Amino acid sequence: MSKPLHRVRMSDVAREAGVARVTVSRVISAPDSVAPKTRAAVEAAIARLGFIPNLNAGTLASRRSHIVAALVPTLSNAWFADTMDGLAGTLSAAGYQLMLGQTRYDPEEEEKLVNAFIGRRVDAIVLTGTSHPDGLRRKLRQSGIPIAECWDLSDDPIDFVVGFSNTAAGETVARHLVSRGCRRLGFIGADEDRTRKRLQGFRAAARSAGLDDVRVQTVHPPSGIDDGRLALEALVRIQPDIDGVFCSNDTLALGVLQACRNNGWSVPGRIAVAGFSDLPVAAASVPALTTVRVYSRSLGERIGDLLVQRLRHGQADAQRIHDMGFSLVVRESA
Amino acid sequence: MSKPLHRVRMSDVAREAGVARVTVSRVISAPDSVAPKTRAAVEAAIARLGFIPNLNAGTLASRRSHIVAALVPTLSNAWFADTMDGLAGTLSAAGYQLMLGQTRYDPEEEEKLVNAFIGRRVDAIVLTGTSHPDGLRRKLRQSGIPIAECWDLSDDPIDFVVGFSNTAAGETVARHLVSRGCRRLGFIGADEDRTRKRLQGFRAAARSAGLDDVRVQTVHPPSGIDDGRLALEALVRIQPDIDGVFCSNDTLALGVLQACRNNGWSVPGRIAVAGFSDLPVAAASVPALTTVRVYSRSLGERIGDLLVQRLRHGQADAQRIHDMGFSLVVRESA
DNA sequence: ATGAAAGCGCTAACAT
DNA sequence: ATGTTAGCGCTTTCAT
Repeated sequence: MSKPLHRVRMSDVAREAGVARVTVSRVISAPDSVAPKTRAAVEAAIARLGFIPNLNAGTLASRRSHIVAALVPTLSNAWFADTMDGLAGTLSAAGYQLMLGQTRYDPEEEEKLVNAFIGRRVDAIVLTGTSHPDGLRRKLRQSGIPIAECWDLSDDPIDFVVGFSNTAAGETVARHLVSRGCRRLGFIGADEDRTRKRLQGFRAAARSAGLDDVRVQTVHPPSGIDDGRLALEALVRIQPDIDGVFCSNDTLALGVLQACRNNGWSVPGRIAVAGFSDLPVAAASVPALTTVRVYSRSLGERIGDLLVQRLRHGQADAQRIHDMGFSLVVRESA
Repeated sequence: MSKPLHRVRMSDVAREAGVARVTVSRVISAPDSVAPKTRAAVEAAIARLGFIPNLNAGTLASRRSHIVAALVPTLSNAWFADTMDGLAGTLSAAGYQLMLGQTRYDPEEEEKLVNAFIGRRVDAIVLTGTSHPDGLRRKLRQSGIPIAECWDLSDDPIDFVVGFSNTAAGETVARHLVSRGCRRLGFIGADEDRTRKRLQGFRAAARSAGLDDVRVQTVHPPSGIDDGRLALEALVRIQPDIDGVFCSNDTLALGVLQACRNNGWSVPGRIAVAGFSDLPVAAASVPALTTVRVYSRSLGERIGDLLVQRLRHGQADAQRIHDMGFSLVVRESA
């Protein structure tokens, strides 16, 4: 206990226990391969000296870091945070650490982070979305490590994808609003890949139902309640008789509800409002929010399971596309 | 470009550029110390080969990992996620990576994670809260690396603390409720350190205002809207004439508002409700929620700044206690 | 079941 | 401004 913690090396433990360094190494990473008596002696020495193995040295020698890196646009959106929470839980249970990077919706930042992560020789990388610059896709493929993409689907994932169809979700919402009698639809969302796909589906379904084209109001990510409120006001200025709005996330939708309240508009009487992601508050808002439920936490857990399986058994699983689906949760607002 | 990315080593670049390995190393970590011509040649070689330096080897040799580890109870609470978001932003701008661990409010998990992080030789560790087992405190002090604690204050931080007084926040809320005419107070929160401190302050201020003791309803973390709703119902069963409730977080408070709505109780007429942390939804709820604003993101940013400063310049800053304060945001609900 | 030798890929310290 | 030498602390591989 005399040396500072991180100056105790494996050789110190070996000397203390009267064995060779490898034996200490084995006690730590494959205890069953060591005789019980030897093991006990080594474990005692480890405890006595307070030895904490230097995992960087281990990583260097073994080429396995036991780190999984994940890239999200931002943590301050509950939906990604939930996915990361699920992922971290699964990984940690399997002895892996999560390293996190925030891209702030910026592809350059994404590329920088990927380099940093490859530099650390992370064992796998988790990406948000399925649209990435070609160069990045190539680099990731070449890296040879498992790459998970999430929160969307793709015909041609870099490696494998766990998500749901944003386009189909948009269609579902449009059909629902139409079935509720809406004729003049609006859309509020950021100019960002997954949002664009939701809009694309929304717009397509609206068209095929014979409606006029959807009015779109773009906001800047990360989009919050205030953005939603302001966006609705802007939308109403352009198209005063709008009667249904799809918001690309629940937070925006809460802002829209607030704006409607301010205007004295009844929801869904005067205007129907739908959100996306089914945050817990969606059920508690007034009126309760109709929204698309996606399984944020399960997404993370599933990715974790798939990664751990692959990292442990090395098999390149056949299935590359994992569609976790979504569901429309119809409440009061639409 | 023929070898897989991570099998290009620094010596390959050195050979390609016709220099020694150190020179390549310098081009990467101290470009100004290399002649422009040499630098250009090396940079070209790096690009040509797609070299991505192995940071584990670097860490091993230099004993600096450029990783900061942070421990939070969970990411699926917006307040901690915001702190992490702020921290990650500041760190990343300074060339540091954030490694994240979730304790799920479990001290054993916390200890395990600290070991894992020390094993990686992270450059600093950020902890949530200021109550940690003695053994852990000692181990962290011994580690010699900067340790930040946050989301609370302490007279005797392990190293330094950036937060606010949970006790004072509780007092402030109690005094406010009393000034609004509440006489029979309730408290809803999890059995967890920071929450207990809020309760402690709340209870003390209620007593010194001459009120009966506070009715407490405990919930399990991570506490959500439903927990809040159920907790209010339980509280009302015990003390039907309760007229003011302080919830240890805004999410619980939203549940309480929901329960009041269900019961047909006017807020704040029949019962006043206050929350904690000032989530964006607090301003948008009906009625708008009176709550304690804490500067979650700033907390993270400040920690990042302090850490970077120390890691760069090595000075053990004099100030160990950084009180970022809080403020009572009075809206409609209380 | 245990050990000896040989790296893993980089940076520090000291030349020149 | 650039190079040489000697590790950093562990795991691998191959013996025994």
